Amino acid sequence: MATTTAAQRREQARVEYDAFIRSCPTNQLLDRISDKWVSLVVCALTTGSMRYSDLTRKIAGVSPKMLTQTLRSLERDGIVTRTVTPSVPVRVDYELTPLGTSLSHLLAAVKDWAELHIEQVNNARDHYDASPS
Amino acid sequence: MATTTAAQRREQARVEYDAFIRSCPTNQLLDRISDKWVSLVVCALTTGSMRYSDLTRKIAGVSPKMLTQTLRSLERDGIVTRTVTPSVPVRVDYELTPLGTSLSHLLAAVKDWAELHIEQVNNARDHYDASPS
DNA sequence: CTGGATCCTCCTAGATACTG
DNA sequence: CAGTATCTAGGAGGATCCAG
Repeated sequence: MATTTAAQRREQARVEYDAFIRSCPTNQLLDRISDKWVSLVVCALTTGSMRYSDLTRKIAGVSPKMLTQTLRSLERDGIVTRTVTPSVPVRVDYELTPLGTSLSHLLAAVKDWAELHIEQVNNARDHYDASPS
Repeated sequence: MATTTAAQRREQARVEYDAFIRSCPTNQLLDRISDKWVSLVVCALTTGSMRYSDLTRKIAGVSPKMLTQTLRSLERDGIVTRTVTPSVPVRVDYELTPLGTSLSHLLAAVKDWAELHIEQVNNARDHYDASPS
């Protein structure tokens, strides 16, 4: 016994690291905003509250399932509020919370960086792709 | 003919929207930094250049494949430089470029926001989970 | 109108094993 | 030491149907 293989040791490290990463707020946040639809939803809501169907139209191409799923997780995290008006037919409005607004500011910062540096990245990419082998 | 189904129209919208999203710098950047390993690699390199094996150890749990893949894409984007020293055995160092350093600052901003607001998110989450259905 | 539930497919992370 | 090649399993996301 006591012969821990490399694979076993690596597995162990992986498990520990997984735990570390999950407990890391930064990675939690990164996971959240990196979601394909989250940034679009938050962006769409910065201009004010919107109905479900409005979002469907504004974020063309999203499936009902993903939109609902995204909104639910954002609601759970306190980023958006969900308001149901029991009329006929039902009307549901979504709106950013203060926390959500704060997040939108962070996203704006990300956006600024992106627009400021995207050219450099594209240049680097072209150069890399053009370089011999 | 001319009977475009809802699915077809949606598919069309999806394709157009995909093109739009891909051309959006913000989403390109978001895709990049949201990669599970990118933030960790960039973070690891902020303290200075590191060898491939150093990174393997520092970012315990990453497979050679993913590390290489991550480093290649970062190199392509001009975020890191790859320096090969043809000694025996070979030695390869990775280092952040100025652009990479700039990116690390953005990541730091994300980190700050995360640490500042993670508690609110967790509270909201607990509250949401505890609320009756 | 606003979703929930189900099925199904594709993509990719990761394990494993091999090479210069 | 620093990767590359190959394979596979799991999960994310879409289509579809159904319900309050």
